[in-house]
Amino acid sequence: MENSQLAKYAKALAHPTRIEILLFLASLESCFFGDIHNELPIAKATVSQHLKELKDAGLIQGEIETPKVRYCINRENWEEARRCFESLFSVIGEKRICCN
Amino acid sequence: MENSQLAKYAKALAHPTRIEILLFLASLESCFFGDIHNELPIAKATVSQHLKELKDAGLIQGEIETPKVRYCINRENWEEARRCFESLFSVIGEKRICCN
DNA sequence: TTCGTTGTTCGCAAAATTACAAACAATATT
DNA sequence: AATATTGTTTGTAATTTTGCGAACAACGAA
Repeated sequence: MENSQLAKYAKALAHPTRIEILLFLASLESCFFGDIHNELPIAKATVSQHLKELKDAGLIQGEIETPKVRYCINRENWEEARRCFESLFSVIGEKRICCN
Repeated sequence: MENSQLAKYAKALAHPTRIEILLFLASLESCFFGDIHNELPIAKATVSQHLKELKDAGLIQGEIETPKVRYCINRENWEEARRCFESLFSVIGEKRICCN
């Protein structure tokens, strides 16, 4: 398990707005920047920043459809993230003993 | 799904050192502060801080066994965290369509 | 009482995160 | 060319995170 990779994914998920964005992206086929911005009560610059972080983490991708930008979840990396977390939870979930 | 709760757990996992700590805790029955500190190449003040964050997030618990402090994973909350992430991944993993 | 051991807390500094408005870039449309 | 639309980037400010050494607290042992 790549600790730092997992930490990177966790960091991307460590903000309610970014989770909202991911859930919103998952609920639609069509997902332009403007649609995302409309869902959220924050400035577009901030939305753009959150999208950048999600993109940098690899969880989403965006492609230009001039003059709009279509965003969607990066399924491949999302799967990897899922496996990372699953691995963590299975490693830790299986052990017993200790104090509780 | 509580977005902010999930974000809180994700934040706790958003640092390699904290993941290391969790994995270390999961691998032992006996887990004093000193044992954790020994595993890590960082100052004890920093270790203590990371432990505090994990504790504040509810993922671990610590009890004093004078003069030491025994730490362990909080299984109950850990389970809840697992369910949070599982829910996220299942909500997002199941949708199709979109651009990839 | 005076040490020694074990961790936490405090004070500080550097870096990163979050949020916004304003400026900007790229492309259509008039 | 001038304008409008869509997002990104820049600049700025406030807050949080990360990390450390030093001081501190609690307790047992000498």
